[in-house]
Amino acid sequence: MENSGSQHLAKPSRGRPAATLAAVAARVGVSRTTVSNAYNRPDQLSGQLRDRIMAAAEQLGYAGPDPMARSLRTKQADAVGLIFSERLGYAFHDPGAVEFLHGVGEACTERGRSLLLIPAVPGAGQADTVRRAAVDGFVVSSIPEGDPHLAAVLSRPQPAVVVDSPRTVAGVDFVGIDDRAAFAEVAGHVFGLGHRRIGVVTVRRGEQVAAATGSLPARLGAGQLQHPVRQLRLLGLLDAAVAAAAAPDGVLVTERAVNARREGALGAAELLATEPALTAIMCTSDILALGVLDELARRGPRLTVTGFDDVPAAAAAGLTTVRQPMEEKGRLAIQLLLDERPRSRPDRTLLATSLVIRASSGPA
Amino acid sequence: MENSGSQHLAKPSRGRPAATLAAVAARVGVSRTTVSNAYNRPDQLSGQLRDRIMAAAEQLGYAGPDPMARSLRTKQADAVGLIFSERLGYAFHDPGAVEFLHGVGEACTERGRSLLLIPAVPGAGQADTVRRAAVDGFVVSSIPEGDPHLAAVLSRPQPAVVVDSPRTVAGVDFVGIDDRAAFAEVAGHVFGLGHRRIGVVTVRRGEQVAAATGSLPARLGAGQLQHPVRQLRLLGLLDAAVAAAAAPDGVLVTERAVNARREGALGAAELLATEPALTAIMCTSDILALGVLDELARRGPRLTVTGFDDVPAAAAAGLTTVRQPMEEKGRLAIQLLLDERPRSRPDRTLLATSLVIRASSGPA
DNA sequence: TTGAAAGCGCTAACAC
DNA sequence: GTGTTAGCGCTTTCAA
Repeated sequence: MENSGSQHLAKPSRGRPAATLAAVAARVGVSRTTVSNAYNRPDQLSGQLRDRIMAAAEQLGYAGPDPMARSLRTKQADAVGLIFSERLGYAFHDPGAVEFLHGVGEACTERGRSLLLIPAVPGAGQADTVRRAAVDGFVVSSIPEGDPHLAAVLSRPQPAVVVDSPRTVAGVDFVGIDDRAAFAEVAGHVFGLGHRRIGVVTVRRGEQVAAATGSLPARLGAGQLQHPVRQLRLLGLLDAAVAAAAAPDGVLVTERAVNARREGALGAAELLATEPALTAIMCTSDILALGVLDELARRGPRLTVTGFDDVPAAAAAGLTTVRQPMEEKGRLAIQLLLDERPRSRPDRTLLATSLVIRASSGPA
Repeated sequence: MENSGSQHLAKPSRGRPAATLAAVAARVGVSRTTVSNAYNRPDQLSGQLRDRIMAAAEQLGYAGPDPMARSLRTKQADAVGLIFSERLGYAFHDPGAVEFLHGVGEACTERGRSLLLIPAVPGAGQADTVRRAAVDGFVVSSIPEGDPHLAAVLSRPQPAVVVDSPRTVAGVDFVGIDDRAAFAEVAGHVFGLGHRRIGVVTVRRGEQVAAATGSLPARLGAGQLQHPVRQLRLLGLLDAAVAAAAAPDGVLVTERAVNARREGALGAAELLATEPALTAIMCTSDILALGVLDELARRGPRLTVTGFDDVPAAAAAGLTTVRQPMEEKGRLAIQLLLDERPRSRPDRTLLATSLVIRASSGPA
């Protein structure tokens, strides 16, 4: 392990021990301090001396102060850790997540920080990756309540910001949306159009349980603790049903294990198999909704379909949905994490959402 | 700077100096080695002692060995650096890049490494981020020839892998495709359909020059050194023209500064303004091609359009394109970087591409 | 401007 | 199974 990579002949510098700051100092005939200053406080030495030092560094193949040693000394890693509940690669396939990453990435770039993507694989439970991350702080995004990775983050002395989920973590900043109100808003729209036999496709990730289908009241109970976001949206739906004086039993909910287009199609099939008289299908993400549209296009009937997020593809598909500022969420998370300002208690920000009505929703 | 973040009351542990391994050892009454072993070689102590140590750690709020100190000692960062030519956020908006990241991410996850995204902002020239990155190796993807970030990577003792561009870096592994042959293949298809008045929309990023339009021979000269990929594709086009006994002067090339859908539309407009008799437009990316289709749909004429990459949206749009295994590229880059195996010289892999013919191309 | 001294927190040999 | 010793490479007072 120790000389991992030593068989790479790729790097010429492999083999010869990497030059150190001390070596450069010796070569130039100055102290280590001076060389350190040449890199970190160029104004502390004469330009001429600096040039000599840099020349020597170049000759010796010295690439500048070792980042690890430097970090150990300064207690600064110049990087931010971002923790996802899913495998690293998954994050890149979810358009909503991509938007969020975009915001995080830009905000980091602006502050000269790098972004460390930390794979938080559900099964393995290796909070090790968190323990070993050399970062100045963590952004924890959309992980289930009680996830061990969060515990690992909290045990570390660096600050953290939670996004979307879990909803409440003592003493930690939070950024999210009002999921309950937002979903109630689309649902109100759907009820307002006269729909009463409504299907819902939602996601319940990270659990090995099979997909489950049932009435809204029945499904509201399940997964309550682990998935506050899903729960809140279903509650919003319930709110809207109550407001519309509609029977919650008329709402059929199916849960999918993965947020994927294909799963949306399967969900639609499942719902229609259970209750062929549905006139509307609401989804907790645009991706699912697009899948529902796929399935409906295949079958023929033209039901009302709604999504959530307003990803770019939603506009193209004419999907009625809820827009949430994913990119802004990312920016804000980094801002909260890195920009210090005096304050006495953790920040809790709910960003505004808005209902976007398009062609996919219409009268019952 | 030093106590950056100390105003966060977010973390209870802030303020009280973070516990160290030594403190835990003192508490339990064992040596530091033993505590270190408890974390890194659990089989080296009795389970009972380990439990006592962990309990003490918990009490003291010790989150495990400090990653920076650990890395300094072990020379392992447990992370891989990924360098992009564009701003961090940009990477997430390019579907091809997303596929690539997906592959890189998965491969890292499998090996228990984190992924450090390193923003290589063109203008600022701050190779500093590279110098300060605590990683075990670098993947350098699609950056211009002569980019200072690459020089920074090469000066560091860690191994590196280059993807796509620059084409040749002495002593460093390379992963890419045969851009010339691949583009010659689509071009051959287009010429084969009888097209002779052909437009090309390509990208020349990172330069502050205005968009330029001109005949293929004229444009072939420009940006030659900095953008080998673009150059190779244009050469492939030339190859195909020669093979089809078509006059290269009939090919009109326009360059855009950004790889974006809107730029494709603008490119199409520019081409048609210059040469209204075009019957086909070839693009160096699907994104550009989709923009071209947008513009064409707006105007009415139905030209042959081709893309490059075969991103998911290409299939939906019926776009004829060249499929390249972006995800595989990412996986392979990590494999080359991390999986040691004996070999005497740098690896150079060109992955296979394939022409995907869809509805967007047809007879002239 | 420059240098000397001190130590960041940890792990790897090697002894016991 | 556990401890002792010796740094990893750097930055930072503080004094010259």
